[in-house]
Amino acid sequence: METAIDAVRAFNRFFTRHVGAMDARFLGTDTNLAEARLLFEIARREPVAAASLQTILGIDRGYMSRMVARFEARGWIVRKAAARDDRSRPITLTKTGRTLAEDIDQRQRATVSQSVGSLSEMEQNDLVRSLTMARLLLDPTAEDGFTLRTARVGEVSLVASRQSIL
Amino acid sequence: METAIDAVRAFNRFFTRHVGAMDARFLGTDTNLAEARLLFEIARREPVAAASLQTILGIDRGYMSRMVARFEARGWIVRKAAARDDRSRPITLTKTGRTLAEDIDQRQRATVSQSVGSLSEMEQNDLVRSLTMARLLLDPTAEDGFTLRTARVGEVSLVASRQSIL
DNA sequence: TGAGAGAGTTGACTTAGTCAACACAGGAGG
DNA sequence: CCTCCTGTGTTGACTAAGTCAACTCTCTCA
Repeated sequence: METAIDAVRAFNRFFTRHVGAMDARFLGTDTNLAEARLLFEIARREPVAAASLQTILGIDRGYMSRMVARFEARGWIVRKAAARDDRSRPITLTKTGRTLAEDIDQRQRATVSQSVGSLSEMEQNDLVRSLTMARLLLDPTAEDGFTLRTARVGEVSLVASRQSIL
Repeated sequence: METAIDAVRAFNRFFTRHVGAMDARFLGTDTNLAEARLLFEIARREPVAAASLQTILGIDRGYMSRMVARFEARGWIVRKAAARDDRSRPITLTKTGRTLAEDIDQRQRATVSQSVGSLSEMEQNDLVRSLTMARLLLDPTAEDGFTLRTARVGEVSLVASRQSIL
């Protein structure tokens, strides 16, 4: 148990630096990590209400409102009331926004692929397994096609429960 | 390769939320996550120069100077010039500071143990293995008693290279 | 129909973080 | 002994990030 706590904490420290480095990569571009993440979530869920983005990203209402306004001003998104309900105006990407989102997506892939590219295929497999397993163990709400199944003594194996993306 | 990239990115997203949640736990206390981390690094390295804390934590000089001044004002640390060199005044904890550091450390342990405690011992072992392996694979500079050794086809095993903390 | 809930907006504010100019001590070379 | 250079820390001035509460609007439902 103590060991587990230490391992988690060592990892926390490492990963905080890791994320900081990722964020720094956005310096000089016209988005930062938070905005990229928001754009990403919009892209994968559009049309989507600001409120659900708030809960997904854990962002304050006021702050979200301003970010969304900024995105709108830059022409990345539009907001259209759903028929018959004017309380919320779900967000959708414009052509420009979609292009940008794809572009950022590409650049993120490239960045990650740099840190992963130096690993052998075998190591990459282990990395995927490790990260996915850790995530599922730590996040009780995770639900993305995998389950953990106890298969062998002393080991928990990772099993794709629907069609695998692994 | 694509799979690895996706897995890393999914993990990044998950972990960003995870860290955000950790940070929020400090609400209402008299420190935040950044300060706790700084205190932690001081505690494990004292006496330590501000400059090395800067590089360790990736924090700006000016900002570090202010944080340190704050710590000093709160009576958590003192700064004493090393004999014969007045360029830098290494930081050491006061009694109060040490007590606080230990207290925070305890609370962090408790928090982590909550998320880990619901796991079986087997799962905990897997978590430790997963996180440690992921960290070593992603961080080429990690050097904390483990090395990765390719042992079996399709798998990289984790080996303690000195006396194990595992 | 009117109370309430939920979505979003806005102003006022606090905290975090950045940047550049500066001061100051010590080391190295003339 | 001077002077230049380097590294360490400090400070002021700023920008960006994030928080909070008050308010508006629209719809729902008793």
